Amino acid sequence: MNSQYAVAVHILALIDSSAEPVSSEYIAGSVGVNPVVIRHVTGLLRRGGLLTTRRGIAGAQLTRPASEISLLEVYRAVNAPQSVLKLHQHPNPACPVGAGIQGVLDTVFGQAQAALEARLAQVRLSDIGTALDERTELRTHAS
Amino acid sequence: MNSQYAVAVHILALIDSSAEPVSSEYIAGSVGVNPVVIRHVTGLLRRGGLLTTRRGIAGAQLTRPASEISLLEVYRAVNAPQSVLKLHQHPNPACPVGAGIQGVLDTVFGQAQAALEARLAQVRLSDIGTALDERTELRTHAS
DNA sequence: CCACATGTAACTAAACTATCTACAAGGCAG
DNA sequence: CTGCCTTGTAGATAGTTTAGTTACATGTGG
Repeated sequence: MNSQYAVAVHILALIDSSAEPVSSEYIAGSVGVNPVVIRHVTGLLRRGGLLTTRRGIAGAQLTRPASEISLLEVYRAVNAPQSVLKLHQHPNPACPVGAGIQGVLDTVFGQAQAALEARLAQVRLSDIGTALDERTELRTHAS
Repeated sequence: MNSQYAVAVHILALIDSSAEPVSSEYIAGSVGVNPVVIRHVTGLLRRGGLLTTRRGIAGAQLTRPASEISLLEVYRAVNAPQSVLKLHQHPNPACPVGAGIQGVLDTVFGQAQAALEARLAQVRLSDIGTALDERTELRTHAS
């Protein structure tokens, strides 16, 4: 269950929506995981150039406005360049199908992966913020 | 590493390309996994209406020509309706972001999943067979 | 009856995630 | 400078998932 991506978007949305600096401890409370997991994912996002942090100082900061960060960038920062569709490991090279299936599937899976990533590229972090605001509105009026 | 989908496509390609009936044992040899795994995946494909098998008789058969089977159908038969992108489990409902993030991510992940599936829908099992033939050609001429 | 094939269940082993503890490195207020 | 807070990481551990394996019921055909 690779939920690191969901956690990463949650973290970024939280930083974006909060005026106050947010510590990894606070973020952990909102995400519902251990602070160490937060710090690990923030590390990936930092290496991906999406946020900056400083040792000893609470509060990560986005390197760009939320409207200039796409969910694809977040995806790439968190997930190594691995595909969501996995190949099997030991096809038999002595069989015509086994010998070629890896290459064929690699092509097809690559196309599917590209389609997924293209869709993620169309969503910006600011869109997440907008959607969250709308949901908060609805909930407030409903109750 | 959920490679069941790759295994499923391999199985179907093998059945499609073989004139002789293929046993689960033989398929296992080509795929490189245990025969029980083959029989398990074959069971999923059977429930998905893609092939028929009979107890005691070797050789599964496609229910339709390979040109009428899309890789999306294979995907749906093997993977429960679950998304490749996973949500995190315990966001804090007391936090505005935590309360709404699941719904927002569910929408976005659903769109990405739909894009991926739409791409898979464009590929037919017969395309896999064609691609395999081309690769076999190349390899034969090369060596 | 018997050899062989599929259909499943159950147990085991391996791999992956997340948790937790621990500690180094750095900032800040006193 | 000292104490307390923060982030950055490195292990060790537990829970979950996936594949491997054994075992056996079910069914076919000679």
